[in-house]
Amino acid sequence: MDCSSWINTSLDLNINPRRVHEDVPKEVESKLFSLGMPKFNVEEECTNDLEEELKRVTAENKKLGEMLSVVCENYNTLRSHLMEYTRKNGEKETSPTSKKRKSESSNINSICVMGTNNGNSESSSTDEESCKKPREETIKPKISRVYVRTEASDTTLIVKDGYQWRKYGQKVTRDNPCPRAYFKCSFAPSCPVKKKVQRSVDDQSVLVATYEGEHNHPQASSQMEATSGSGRSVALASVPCSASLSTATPTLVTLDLTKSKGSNNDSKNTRTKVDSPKVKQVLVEQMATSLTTDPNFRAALVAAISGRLLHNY
DNA sequence: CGTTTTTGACCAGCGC
DNA sequence: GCGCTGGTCAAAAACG
Repeated sequence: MDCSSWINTSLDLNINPRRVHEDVPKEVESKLFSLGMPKFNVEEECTNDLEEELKRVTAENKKLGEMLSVVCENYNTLRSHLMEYTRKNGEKETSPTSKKRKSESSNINSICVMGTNNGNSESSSTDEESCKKPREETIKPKISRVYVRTEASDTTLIVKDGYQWRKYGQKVTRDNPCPRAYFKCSFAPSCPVKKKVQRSVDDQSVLVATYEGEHNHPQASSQMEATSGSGRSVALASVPCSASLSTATPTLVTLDLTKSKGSNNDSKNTRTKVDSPKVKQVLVEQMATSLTTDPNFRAALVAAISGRLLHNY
C-alpha cells in the first residue's frame, strides 16, 4: 500500500549546523550576513537554551513521527478494505447500461497507484500491493484501470505513465460531473491502445485511468528522452533513484544521481518494484518533493554554500 | 510549420 | 422510432 514503506525517499540528512558555524571565520560570517543569510550566533549563554529547545523539538518530532506511523497504518488498512470492496463490486458489475461498457467491465483489471502524479503532492501514501507489480504484467487483460492520486486543485487530466498520448476527445458523462478525457497512444501509429481518464466521483483528487488494449511497441519514455524535443509527456524512467549526501565535512554536499538502482537498496523485492517505469517516475517525483521540502536538505544547502564561501575567501 | 488540444457535431447502442 | 448516452471525428485554435 504505502510505497514509501518499501523505499525511503527521504534522505535523512544528518547535518550538524553548529559544527559548520564553529568553523566559519568572522569575516566570512559577516559576508554571509551581508548576503542576507542569518548570522550564526555562537554566544555561550544561548547554548543551553538552544540545547533545551533542540531536545524539546526532538521529542516533539518523535511523538509526531509515532502519530504519523499510526495514521499511515490506519490509512493502509482502510485502503486495503476499500480495494477489496471495489474489486468485489467490479465482479458483481454485470448490468451496465450500454453494450460497450458490458464488454469493458467484463475483464477490468484494477491497479491502484495512488502516487503523486505531478510531484507537487506531499502525499506519501501509496498502494504497496499494486505497486509491487509493474503494469506490463497486469495488462494481459484487455482493460485495466489505474488510480492516480493528484492534487485536488489540479484540474488537468494527465496521467504520466511513460507513454505518449494524444487526446482526441472529452466528454461529460452522466454519472460524473467531471469530464472524461479520451486518449490514443501516439507513439506508434499502429498502436491500438486507448486510455480514458476521469476523476473519481468519490474522491476528486483521484484520477481513474482506464486502459484499453495492449501496446505493440516498447515504452516510449526512454526513447522520448533522447530523441524527442516534446516535453509534453514527461517520464523519468531512466533516472536512478539514488541520492546521497556526504556530510563527512561540512563543506561537501554531493547529490549522487548516477548510482545504479541496484546499489540503492539491498532488498531484492524492492528492486523489482523500482524497475517498473511508473514506479520509478513516482519515486523520482517524490524524491524531488522530499528534497525541496526537507528542512535538513535546506540546512545542507546552507552548509554547502557557506563552505564554498569559506574556500573562496 | 508541424503537432497537440479543444470542442461541437456526428454516430451507434440501448431502453422505452 | 425516439431520446439518451458514451465514444469518435475533424476543423479550428493553441502551442512550441
